[in-house]
Amino acid sequence: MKRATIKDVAEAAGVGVATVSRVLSGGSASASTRERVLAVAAQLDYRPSALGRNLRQRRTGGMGLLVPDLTDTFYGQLAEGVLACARAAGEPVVLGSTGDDPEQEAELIGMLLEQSVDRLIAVPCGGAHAWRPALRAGMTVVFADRVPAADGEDDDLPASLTELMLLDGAGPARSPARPLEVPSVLADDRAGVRTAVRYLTGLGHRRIAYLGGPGHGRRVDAFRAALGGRTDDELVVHADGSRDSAYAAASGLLQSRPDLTALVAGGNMLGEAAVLAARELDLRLPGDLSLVMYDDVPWAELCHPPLTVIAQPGRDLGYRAAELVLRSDVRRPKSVVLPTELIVRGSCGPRR
Amino acid sequence: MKRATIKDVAEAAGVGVATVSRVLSGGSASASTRERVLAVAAQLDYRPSALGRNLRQRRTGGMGLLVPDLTDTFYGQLAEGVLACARAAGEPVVLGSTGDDPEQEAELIGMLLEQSVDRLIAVPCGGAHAWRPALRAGMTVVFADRVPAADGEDDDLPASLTELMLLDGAGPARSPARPLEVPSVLADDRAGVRTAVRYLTGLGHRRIAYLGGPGHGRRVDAFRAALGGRTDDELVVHADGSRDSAYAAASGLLQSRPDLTALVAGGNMLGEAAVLAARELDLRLPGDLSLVMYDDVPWAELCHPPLTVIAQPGRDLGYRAAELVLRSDVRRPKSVVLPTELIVRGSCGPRR
DNA sequence: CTCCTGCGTGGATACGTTTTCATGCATCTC
DNA sequence: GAGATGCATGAAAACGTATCCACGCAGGAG
Repeated sequence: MKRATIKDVAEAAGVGVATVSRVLSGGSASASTRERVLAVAAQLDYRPSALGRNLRQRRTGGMGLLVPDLTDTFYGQLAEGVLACARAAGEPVVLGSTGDDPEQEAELIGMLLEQSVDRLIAVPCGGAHAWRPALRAGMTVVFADRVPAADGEDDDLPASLTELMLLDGAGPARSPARPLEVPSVLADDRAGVRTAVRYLTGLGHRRIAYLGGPGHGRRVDAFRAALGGRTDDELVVHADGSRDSAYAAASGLLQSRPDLTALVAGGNMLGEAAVLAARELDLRLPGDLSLVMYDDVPWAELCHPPLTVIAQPGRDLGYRAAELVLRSDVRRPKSVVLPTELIVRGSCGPRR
Repeated sequence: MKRATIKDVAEAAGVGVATVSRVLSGGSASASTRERVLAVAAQLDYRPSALGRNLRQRRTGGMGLLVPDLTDTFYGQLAEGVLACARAAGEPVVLGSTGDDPEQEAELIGMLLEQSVDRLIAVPCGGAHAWRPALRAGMTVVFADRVPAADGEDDDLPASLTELMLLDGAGPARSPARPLEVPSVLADDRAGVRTAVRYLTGLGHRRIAYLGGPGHGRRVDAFRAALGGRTDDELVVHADGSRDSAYAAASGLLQSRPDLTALVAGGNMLGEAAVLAARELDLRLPGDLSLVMYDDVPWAELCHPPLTVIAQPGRDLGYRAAELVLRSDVRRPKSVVLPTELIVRGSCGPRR
């Protein structure tokens, strides 16, 4: 059973293909013609092939979505937000999971380019230069949750993403006085971390550590700032995005620094690792260690003790990013920052 | 900056487009020509456009993936499995989230058809007839985790999916003696719930309830069978896939049947709802109520008490489904059943 | 030497759509 | 009534690729 093509409809309705196309895309046509074409199309169960359209317009509809790990509930929420918006717009979304590995990220970007996907929502893990091919190809990219790190390490590539967009931007006469903003949808990390740290210092804690993951540059900066610069470097430690690495980092930190009394985990997988490691070392929450975790995942309440968290609106982040990438106005990319909220439960107590 | 086309490569290499196509798709070509074409292609940074190829072959590469809810960790794992396999094959996957709503499912199927996606992995929620359009269009469908319910309710539509495939199958001379098998990748529900129920009855429990979700027909059957038919109907209750509904169902069950001493939750969201509801009603685990939950999600260990679970290999389910849909042999669709494992932790105790 | 076979190659075509352009007809203006 | 204006319409081109087919050339068999 072959699908009906626009040609079939045109013949059956006794009109030209152009007319059918116009009727279906909302162009001008006489009432009688429109009616007839629509009737025939419905009767033949005609659905325009996205393939033909895409080839003609030299672009795939819909959008790409790159997340680090769907096993992480937060990214699940973010993805659901993106999907909700895409569904409302009737657009497909092609998904990739990077595993927080820049190499896989680059590979997936290449695959999306091959598919002529020209809109992309990404939680980046690679540095700014990884995004060069995408931007050069004219892809509309919106970053969610994070922004690529500026990497000027190896050569004379443009270091920051802003420079990069200036370089590749479409407008030939770009005013350098008003540099392009990188379109992104982020949670307010500065406020979130500051609130958490103030809450902990308010409880009397002085030795507070940050357990971070890939792309946590902004959060670490906020953490240091909130601590007023009185931070040991050993008090901020990084994992690479996998569960194992998170556990190793958490366990290592707690063992090497028995003097610390509070910990903020920069993600729910890191928080999970932290309570596991603490339990393994016989550290009680909140008696021996106070914990604030990023992300208000459902199980935070079920944990023992219930976890005090910094809630990020994961779903909203995704939804807004999708909105942005769809209504993308290349002229003035817009960034949005969404608020976070400290939800106090039972995992923090006064310094013992 | 325009992308190089196959024509550019052909001209630059001084050959015809057909030759370029052959070289790149592994056809026959002389060594010298192949080398030259490859060199030119690399130098021009040529990437074949999936658009052109897809239109020509009248199909989109890659596969669709339909899951109920990415916020549910189990489906996150399943999706990661699919993505892993797809990535290995270099194929894109377009994702949809149905919210366990047959209407949305139908809409998403329509969208995939429009995109000419001809391979689909789905956790179905609608009945068998919902899959008719997809199969008629020649889509290769592999069901994961569940199989559509046979719905012969309204009219003379084929009731079971097997009949349906017989009807639409490609082979005109199909032997009715050997009916088609519906390709699917499932966990061994029968063994899983039998093991759980035996474990609970072994602890002395007699009043055991099942808290189910959409598509849990097979699990409920297994539950009833394991109980030897001595089941009240009120002891199996269904939610609709949302968190709220899961909580309502759990709370309602626990309140209306104070006599029950054990509960098996058919999914991690249902389990989450169950411990929440139990806590709300001041029922202690495992003192007042024993709980076995489907899905060994990471937080099961962090819960208080740590949850005894039926572990399903979510990631493997997804990976195998993707393998199946890629190597699809329409002649003999194959189904695979993966084992489950009962992981005993602290949420079950002897009948008080 | 001739015929046949086989292989490497390039021209041409088709895939299904959108869009441009020219045409024809009807209406409006002076 | 003649020219100008507008609108509905269809033919045709283009998008980038894979594949069919025909062609030419080399080498082997007779």
